[in-house]
Amino acid sequence: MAVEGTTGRVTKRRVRTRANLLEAAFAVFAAKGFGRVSIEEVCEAAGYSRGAFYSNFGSLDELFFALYAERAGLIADQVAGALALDGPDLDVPAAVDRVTEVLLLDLDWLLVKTDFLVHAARDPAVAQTLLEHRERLRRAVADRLARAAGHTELPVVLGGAEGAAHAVIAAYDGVTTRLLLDKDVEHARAWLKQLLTALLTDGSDNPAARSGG
Amino acid sequence: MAVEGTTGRVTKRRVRTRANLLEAAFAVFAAKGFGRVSIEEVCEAAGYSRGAFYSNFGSLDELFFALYAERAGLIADQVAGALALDGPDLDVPAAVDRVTEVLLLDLDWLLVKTDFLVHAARDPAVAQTLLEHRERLRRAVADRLARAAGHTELPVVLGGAEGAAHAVIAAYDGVTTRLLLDKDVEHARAWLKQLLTALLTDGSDNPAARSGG
DNA sequence: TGTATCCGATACATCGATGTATCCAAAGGG
DNA sequence: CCCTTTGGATACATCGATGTATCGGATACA
Repeated sequence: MAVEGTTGRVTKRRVRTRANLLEAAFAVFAAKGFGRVSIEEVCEAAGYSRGAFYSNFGSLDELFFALYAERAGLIADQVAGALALDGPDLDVPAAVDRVTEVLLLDLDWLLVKTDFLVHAARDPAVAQTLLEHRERLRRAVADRLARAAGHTELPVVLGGAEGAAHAVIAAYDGVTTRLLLDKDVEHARAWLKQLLTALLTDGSDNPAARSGG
Repeated sequence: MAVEGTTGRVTKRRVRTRANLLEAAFAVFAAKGFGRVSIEEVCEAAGYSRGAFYSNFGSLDELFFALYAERAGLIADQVAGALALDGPDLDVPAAVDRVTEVLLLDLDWLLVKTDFLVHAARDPAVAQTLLEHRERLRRAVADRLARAAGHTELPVVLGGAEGAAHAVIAAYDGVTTRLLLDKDVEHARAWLKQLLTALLTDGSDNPAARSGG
């Protein structure tokens, strides 16, 4: 049982096992989808028996949740880093480029993340967690856009930096959906940059337009 | 066996059964998610035995595919209708409103559609079908936008009516993702309209901006 | 209305996944 | 270096889902 009673000991072996299981699970989930993966498969991929699994997790859902939390945290840090990277120069287009690279880096992650979305869509508690994670991301973007106010003005329709940040997330989600189908990461990045440019500029200082397909 | 050999007879009963199975499956899929539904459950919900199922479908995947094709076709028709509705007056904002109502009508459909996306993301053949359906939708939007050229000018960044139509789809997908988590259809509609307005206008003739959360 | 055909129900055999109980090995503390 | 505690392996019992083979009632058509 993966109970959290009184923390008897930390045990180096345990954390290794847990990490291995999570890593293997990521690969298996990405390849086959959460709904089509058995506990057995995860264990086999990780090189453990089911005993190890039940010693670390109570269910496949629990593992999935832990996996999501871990990876989502990493991404959030990377995005925050990419946004904080330029101190006082406040170059929005450059920030857009960097964030785009981070967000559309790993197709496997997008697959797992979408599985998790589907999962969350039917479990309010999970949905809450996912919404909170998204809100952290959005906060970072909104703050960054607010810092840039004056240098680049945002379209009024969106309602300031807060609304614009929502739009950035929506664009990300929209491009992700498409990317899951055509698997063309480079194109998706270009397209996301283009979309964000269209959303975040007032239509005055446009860079060159591309084909957009 | 659900074989399509030589069409022996049509049999009224058969089509009813098939339709009932599809309808029940829709409800069950929406409620529990494709990955967590058994053939048995679908049959029970429809009031049939598993014999009826295997007589009409070869697998749950096959049924799921048929279900998606059917419903997606309906939606596509509705969207095309909403776009064609105004003949020569070419009022883009009004068209945006109508299409938004249609696209964000039924939360259950969005749930099933997202399940299907996840499914397609791991099966190139299915992905192809989904991409084709999306392309039909996009075509309708692009044509409509092209018709409106001159009345409302599009931002150059997006690359004409074609690019703008891509953006419309992306916005729809982005808003859908959020909607799956917060389940607030009314808010999603307002937000999608706002997004589309921001995308499709050049920032000149903005209507009033809203809070955007 | 008779009859050939079709459709769906039932029963059965099988398989895979789950969870648990028990046992052996490996850490870590003294 | 022993010995207690912890972690993971093995074996087992069970359950649910799948697919198929077969049977009886319904349906279409003459």
